[in-house]
Amino acid sequence: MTGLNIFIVDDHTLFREGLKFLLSNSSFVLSISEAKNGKDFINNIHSSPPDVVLMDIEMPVKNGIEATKEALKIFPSLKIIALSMYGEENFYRDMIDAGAKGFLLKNSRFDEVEQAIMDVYEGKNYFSPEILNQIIKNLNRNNNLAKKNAVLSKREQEVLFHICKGLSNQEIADTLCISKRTVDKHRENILLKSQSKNTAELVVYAIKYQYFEL
Amino acid sequence: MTGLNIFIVDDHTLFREGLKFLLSNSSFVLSISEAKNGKDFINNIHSSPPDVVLMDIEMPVKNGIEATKEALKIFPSLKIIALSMYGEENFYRDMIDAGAKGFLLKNSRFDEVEQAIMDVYEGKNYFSPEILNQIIKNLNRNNNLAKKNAVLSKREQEVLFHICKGLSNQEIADTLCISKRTVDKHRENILLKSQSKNTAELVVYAIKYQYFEL
DNA sequence: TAAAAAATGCGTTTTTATACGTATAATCAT
DNA sequence: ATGATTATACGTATAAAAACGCATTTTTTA
Repeated sequence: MTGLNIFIVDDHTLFREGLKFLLSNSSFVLSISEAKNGKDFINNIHSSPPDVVLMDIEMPVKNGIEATKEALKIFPSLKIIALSMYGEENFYRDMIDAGAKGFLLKNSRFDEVEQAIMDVYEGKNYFSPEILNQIIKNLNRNNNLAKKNAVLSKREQEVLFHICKGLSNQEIADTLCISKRTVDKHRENILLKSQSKNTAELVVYAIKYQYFEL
Repeated sequence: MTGLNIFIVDDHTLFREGLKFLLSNSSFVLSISEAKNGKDFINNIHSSPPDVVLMDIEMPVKNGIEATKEALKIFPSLKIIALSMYGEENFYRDMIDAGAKGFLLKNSRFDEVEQAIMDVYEGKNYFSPEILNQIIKNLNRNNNLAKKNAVLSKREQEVLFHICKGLSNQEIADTLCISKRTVDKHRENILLKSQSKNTAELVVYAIKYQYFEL
């Protein structure tokens, strides 16, 4: 845990300078490289990959999300921490998808940055409390919707479930031991109630309101 | 932040006793109530709701998830922290959906429990690191799948998106200014690639692999 | 630059879904 | 106990999707 090579990617020179100064006083930092956007960054890591990258999200030329994806194509085990402005919390999803191992807000305290670097270097994740709250909040959201739209009868829910499983009306009829025409009718009624105009919209509805889980 | 009324819901007497003893020495705890299952708990909160509840998940008669839902119907602002055994991490989703504000593992250190109680009492969330890792991992998982299945071309993704929006092939053709037959073909190819046998399965696939968001 | 992949288009046939209608038995709630 | 909802079932017709096959142009990539 000593002598880490850190890479800062951010389009604001002053921010880079400040962070560089702070990091240069950290015991575990050996060297600090910089780039002013994603493209610059990609062009500069081919020779030797850094241990941990601090990556801004919004940048000209190539943003943090794209840069993260590309960098990980070259070095799949690269440790990248997203560094975002207040208000960019909702990019956490994109950054996680892109492969970032951590997510910090720019108004974090410096010891958080140090903690994040150490955690991520050790293979752990680090997400600042604000981001975690955001994540928890988003996990919650779906559930609230579900209750408001619980207008389908048990049988309709059952039919809807089988529709989502990819069964045709005939197959559903066989499964439930009822006539295909009955299933036809159920399906028609479900379409009505869910205000969907076809199977596609219906399945989206079913998943959104948790009649079916992925 | 002094004089909190804590409620412990757990079917293991010894566990309750131990936790009760530890909490009784905490400066911010005023009183501690207990229940051995969810039903007992519900019956005992009507008179006066506790400030913070520590709720086991697996219990006889009525489990923690059901108990949490019911309790929050009565007292919507009740602060409930899930307390789970190692291996029950994946209930976090159900507990969050039920309305829990925090999630602790039973092998946490006691200061974590204290921290969780304080955070949750103040309206924040508290999730133990193990749970957070689990959450992050699950957020990530979809994406890993997505990459392995990223076999759809740009145009196919576009068509798939419009299918999920509920458009018919003719409507999609009009939207994209191409022939309906072309859309037919795209749809056919997408079905093949996604190994779906009809629209329903296709839409499930699209959402699962994030070609379409709810 | 040559080969591969993707996007475009059309024809035909079968299956499935959608949209109307009607009607009866069972179950549920006031 | 009665009225409302739900589950059941059938008829008919049109629209859409799915399953084949084939072919040309454009774009991407090796």
